[in-house]
Amino acid sequence: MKPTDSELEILHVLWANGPCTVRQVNENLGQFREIGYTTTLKFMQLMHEKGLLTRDETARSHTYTAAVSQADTQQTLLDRFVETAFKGSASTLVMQALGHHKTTPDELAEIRELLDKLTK
Amino acid sequence: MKPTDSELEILHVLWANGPCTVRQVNENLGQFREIGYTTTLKFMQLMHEKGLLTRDETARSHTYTAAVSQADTQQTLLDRFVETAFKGSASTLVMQALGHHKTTPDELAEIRELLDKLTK
DNA sequence: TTGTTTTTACGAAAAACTTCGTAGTTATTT
DNA sequence: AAATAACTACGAAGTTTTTCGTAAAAACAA
Repeated sequence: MKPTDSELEILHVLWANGPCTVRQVNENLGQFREIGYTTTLKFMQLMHEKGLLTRDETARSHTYTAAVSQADTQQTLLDRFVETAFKGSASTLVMQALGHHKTTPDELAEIRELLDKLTK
Repeated sequence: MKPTDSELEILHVLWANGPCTVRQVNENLGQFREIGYTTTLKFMQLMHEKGLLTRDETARSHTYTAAVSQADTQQTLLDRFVETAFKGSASTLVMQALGHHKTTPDELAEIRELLDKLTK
């Protein structure tokens, strides 16, 4: 249950747009980089085998749906990332993320709220 | 400048312990998992070629040193990770990290301080 | 109905990453 | 001095991930 970078790209399309055909996903990805139709197809077939996607085969063009939630997947990836890149120190990661990425005042407020909840 | 997982393991050893021989690194890694001496050697040679490590060859056992700083490397990895896993939303990542990882009150305080600085 | 397009399935090549064996050299031990 | 151990260099095999070409089937158009 640890999608590769390419699989993640596809999951993002499905999370954002809901169920899609291979063509729809491929056209979406095509906006950002070169990628052949059969390449996308193959990925989605593999992801289906792995259980990352479900598919509806009633129509000739199959429709695929993400079988894993965005939050769960991101959590899994994050856990792994904190381990490998930050040796388990989530707070160091948070500090670096806040320090070097543009975050809107709204987002900062939201984070502070969570912080309050955690502190009490 | 984007170390793989294995390369990162080695960098962590060098960041924590300073310059090391292959044997020292190998023994360190060996505490956590099976890994052959020549495997570690090969990695460190490759990393040296890539410019990730420097080495001192005056002694027979060469001594290797990290050529990239921990902060810079983590920043690079983090940028990449925010992109691929969180579609660029650093605040979502921060929220998830704070929500699911144990963070000590001290660390929370430190984060709050940074938050204050960013807000004003 | 015949040819063109769309789609799936399959296989396999290409690329990136991981792992280790072997050979040769230098040091150490007996 | 001879055997043993430690170390580097090299090559290559094993894995995982990415990429696509080709063939066959289904839908569509002329």
